[in-house]
Order: sequence, then C-alpha cells, then structure tokens
Amino acid sequence: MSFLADLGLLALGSRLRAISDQLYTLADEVYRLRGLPLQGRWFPLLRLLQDQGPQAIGNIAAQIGQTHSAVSQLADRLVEEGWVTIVDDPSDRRRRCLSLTARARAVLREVRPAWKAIVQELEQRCAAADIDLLATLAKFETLLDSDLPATVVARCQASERSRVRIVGFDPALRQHFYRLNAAWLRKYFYLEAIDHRVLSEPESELLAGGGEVLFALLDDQVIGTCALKVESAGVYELTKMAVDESHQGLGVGRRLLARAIEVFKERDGTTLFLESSSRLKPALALYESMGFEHQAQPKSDSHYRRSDVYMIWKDPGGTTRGA
Amino acid sequence: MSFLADLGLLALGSRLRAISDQLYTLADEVYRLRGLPLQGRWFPLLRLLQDQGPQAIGNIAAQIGQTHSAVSQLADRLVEEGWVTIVDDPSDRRRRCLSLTARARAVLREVRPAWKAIVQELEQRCAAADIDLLATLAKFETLLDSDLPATVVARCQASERSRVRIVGFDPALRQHFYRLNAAWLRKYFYLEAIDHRVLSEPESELLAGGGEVLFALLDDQVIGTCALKVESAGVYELTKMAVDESHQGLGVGRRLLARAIEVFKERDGTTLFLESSSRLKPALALYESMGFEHQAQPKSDSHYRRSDVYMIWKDPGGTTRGA
DNA sequence: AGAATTTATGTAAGTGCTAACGTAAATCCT
DNA sequence: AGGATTTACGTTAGCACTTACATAAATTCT
Repeated sequence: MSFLADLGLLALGSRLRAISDQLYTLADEVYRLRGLPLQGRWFPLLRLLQDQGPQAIGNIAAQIGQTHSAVSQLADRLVEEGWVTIVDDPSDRRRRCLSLTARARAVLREVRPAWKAIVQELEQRCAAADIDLLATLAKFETLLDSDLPATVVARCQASERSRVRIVGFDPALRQHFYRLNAAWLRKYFYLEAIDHRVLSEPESELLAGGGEVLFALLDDQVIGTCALKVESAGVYELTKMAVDESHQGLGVGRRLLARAIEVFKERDGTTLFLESSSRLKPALALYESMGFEHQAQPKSDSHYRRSDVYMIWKDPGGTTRGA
Repeated sequence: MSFLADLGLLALGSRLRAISDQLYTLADEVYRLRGLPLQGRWFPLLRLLQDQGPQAIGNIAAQIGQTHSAVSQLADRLVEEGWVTIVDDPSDRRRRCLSLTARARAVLREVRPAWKAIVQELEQRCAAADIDLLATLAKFETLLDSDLPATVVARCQASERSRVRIVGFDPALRQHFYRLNAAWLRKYFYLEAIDHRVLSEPESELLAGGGEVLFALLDDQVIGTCALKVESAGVYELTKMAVDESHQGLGVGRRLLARAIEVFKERDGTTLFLESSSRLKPALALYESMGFEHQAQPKSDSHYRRSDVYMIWKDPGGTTRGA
C-alpha cells in the first residue's frame, strides 16, 4: 500500500476510494455492533429525509451528489425493506416523493448517538494528529471545480513545446521524412511520382543540390519535418513541410519554418518561394504570418498538380520570433 | 452537494468517493485529449509494473490496495487489449507474473509528461490554496488504522451510561415492567402464574404493601427495571430485575440494584434477600459484588419453582458506589 | 515421506454506481 | 391552443469492485 502513497497526487483517486470504503465499513461495523439494522451507504439519503422532510428523487440526487438512477434504485430497495414510502406528488405527477416510515424515524433516533460517537472519535483523532481534514477537503473540492483537464493539457503542451528541438538532416531519420509527408499527402491528396522520388532519396534530390532537410524532435521522437530545395542559384523552394497530426498545435510548424528561413538567409539566398494548395488553410495562415506573400498568378512551371497557391517570402524586417 | 459538506465527518465516505470519481474522470479526460488509449483506473497496476518490473498478481494486489480478484480480472482485460502478458513463474507454478508488453512500455513513455502535468497542476493549486492534502491524508490513514469501530462503540456506551436515569414507579411505565421481565423469563424459563400476577398489577402486588418498583430510562426509553417486595415487617425481597438485552453492558443492572439497596436502607429494612437461579451466572456475579451472600440452604417457602439460589444482603460498609 | 496447512490464483455471484436510453408530465413559445 | 422543449423518473446494460468459494501448488509438521 505504501506504493500508492509514494505515487503522491497521481494515485489520489485510488487512495481516496480506499479510504472511502474503509469509512463505509467502519460505519457498517459500528451499526452491526450496536445492533442497528442500517447500512452505511444509506446514510446520506436517510439523513436528508430526516433533516429536510419528504423529497423528490431528483432533488435528493442533487443534494447527495449522485445520479437520479442511483437514488431511484436505492429508493426501491429501501421501500422493500420498509424504510421509506413513496407517494406521488399531487402537484406534479412526474415526481415521486420519498418519506421516512415511522419505523425508520424510530431507528434513526436510536442511531443518532452512534453518529455522534463516530464524529466525536474522528474529531478527537484528527485534533490529536493536528489535521483539519474537512477544511483541507473543502478547499481541494473547490480546486477541482474549474476546468482542470484543459489546464493540464495546456501544461502538457507547454512542456512539450520546450522539449522540441529542430535539427538538420541525419540519415538515420530518413524514413521519417517519408513517413510524415506521406501521411498528410495521403490524407489530403495522393502521392505524385515526384513526391515519392524526393521523399525516398533526400540526399540526392535535396542535399546534393545545396538544399537542406530539417527535423523537429520531441525528445527522441520525430514529429515534424521540412525541406529547402535549390531551384537555381540563390532561388530556394520551401517544400515537404509536415507535422505529425497528434502533435499539431505545439508550434512545431512555425519553428521549422523559422529555421528554414534562417538557413535560407545563412546561405545568402535571394528568393524563397513555396507552392501549396488553397485547401490547406492553417498552413497558408502560417506562411502568411511568417512573411510569405501570395502571388497573383501561379508559378508557370509547377512540379505539382495539386498546387494552386504560389507564395514568395519578403523579409518582414526584425526577427519575428526566436528559435 | 453542500448538504454533504454540512454533515461534516459523517458524510466523509460519500464525499471522498465523489472526489475519487472526479479524479478518475480528470485522468480519463486528459488521456482522451492527448489521444492516449489509457484508462485512469489502470494507472496503479501499469505504473507498478513499469516501476518494479514483472510482478505476481497477489503481489500487485497487496501493493495497490485491492483484492487479488480485482487484479486478476483487470489483468485478463489488459491481456485482451495487449497491455500486459502473463507468464507462469517457473519457480512457483501457482504464480502468474504480469509484465508490460513492448507497446505498453512505449505508450507509458508517452504518458509520462501527462502524469507530470497532472501532478504539477494539482501541486500548484494545492500550494495556492495553502493545503497539504497528501500530508493530511497520510495522517488520516494512519488514524483509521487502529481498532476504530470498537472505540466508537465504547464511546457510544459511555455516552449512554451518562444518559441512564433510575426513576421510581410511574403508572405510565407499567407495561414496560411486564415487557422487560417477560422477555428474559421466556428466554431462560417460562412465566409462572405468580409472575403474571405480579407483573400485571405492580401497584396492588408490590407498592400497596410498601414495596417499590424502579425503572432505568435511557433518554425516554425504558431499558431496565427491578422491584422491592415487602415480605414481612422490615423484610424485603429484591425481585423482578430485568435489563433489556440490547442495552446490557451499560451497568444498568448495577445501578438499579444500588438504588434498590438505597431504598431498602431509607425504609430502615432489616433483611434484604433475593431468590435466583444458578443458571444466571452474570446476575449472580452482580449480586455477589453488591454484597449479597449465598445461603447454604434454599429458602424453605420459595414462591418460584425455578429458584435454587437464595442470597441475603450484608452491608459491606461504606457506600460502594454512588447512584 | 505423507498429511495438514498455507498460499496463489481463478470463478461466480452480488453490490453500488454510472451512462444511455425511453416515456410521461410539465413548461415554454409563439 | 397546440407543437416544441424541458424536466422527472424508470429501465437496461455495463463497470469496478467485493465476498465467498474452489483448486492446485507449495510449505510445514510431525
């Protein structure tokens, strides 16, 4: 069991559930020893009826934090065992009001001292251990209220963002250059012959001519890539940009692009262009934000049938973004 | 839901269970958003296998605080879904060791950042709320360890003891004089004719002759009774002593007896005797401890067929016990 | 070494709860 | 007023877990 404790906040669910079960069996054991024909799990419902009089099922469910189904089923059982009766609400014939039987009220009067004893004993032990569990729990509950999952996921992404590195070509990663590009090409279009050739042999098709292939790594995982191809002296094409679908939204594309532009500048390129498709809205938005400008007429000698967009990079001045 | 909070420590079980469920759905939601094919409930098992290598089922159960059945069933499911494999332990052919598949290990590597994000977010929020939930919980867990139910029941009894009052005869309680005595008589013997007469009409049979009938009340509930009957001038018989079965162990009998002796003294009685049966060991022990002494030969003119014990009270001196 | 006990696990049945669906009654909307 | 929506509840199926029992292997005890 100490393993769960070692895991800390991660195993909190399991630990709390275990404590919860312990508390229920504590109550059951006390009831049994006192000869009270009661079950610990009935407590919230019975106590609610005792404190606040007859209640409709949905109402009870809301107050004790369970579903109406649970209350409905429990109610059936308690009726069977003679603890509550169900009367139809005359003012609203959908509702069924539960109320305690005389016997239940009598037993509950007898149970009261046991409840008191449980509370007192727990309070005393908590005081001795110098903890205020109720206050701590109350705060913790409110802290779970707001939109935790989204916040956690955002935190995940921030951490990933900081773990992403952009690196140059490495033969060991060649397969990923193919894999990442093939994935999106197959999704939106289809692989053309030229794609297959370039993706399979980046060394001869791109690097040999003075181009570059970049990879984005998340730890040791390849999640994105893009390439620069030399079309003619000083004229570079940005191409074969792809980011793994499950890692989009991390800004990987932007960083690949920024690095490609750096490379282009380092090599004193004169023109940087790209060809794309009007169907790829998010990609186009990225290109625009990085300084690419749409050209009125498409490139005359495009290699791709899918491309209907032609953009040329204009240096927007200062470094828009660091690496 | 605030109803549960109002109940404080009593509804702790329900609240903890609710929080536990919330935490599981938090984890599930995070996994879903990150595209991880994992369930929150698998975490303790998978994490254990990841941290400590292949483990036998019983071992796992002990570490994660569940039954072996639960682990066995979960294991079957995880095997079906390709997360773990089961290999028989060669050194002990009863054991089946679970170990992670390669795929599971890969996925778990990917999950790690999500775990980290969850922990960090919760830690941050806890810090902001100025609570140390883990420390509080750890203390609370140890505080549940020792024998709580028995302690609580003892506390109940102590409280009842302080709420017990001994009162004189009241016509409104006459039925209880019959009820309490009939209960034990039917259990150990049977009602003799004389019993029925005395129990039905205590006023004429006991009080009219200068006797007394005492009742023990727990709040407004009659849980014990006993009577003094005048046999002849100054000679009193202690009789019709009965304590409700579910309220024995509270010292009610002792207090009834003590009060009866007081009454006997107040009325300047000369002899106080009782008749009983050797079968009623606990009662005899009480009589002895209060100063009654066994007589060698039984009373010659006993009214009861069941009685084979005859005791006479000898004042042990100082007041043994207050009321 | 053989019998008795303990240990490790599987299986079946049951409990407490939820999600998802369905239905009747009430309410809202012109 | 009459149709659309909402509300209150029941029902079913399923999950996670438990208890109780069964069984085979290991261990202990003479």
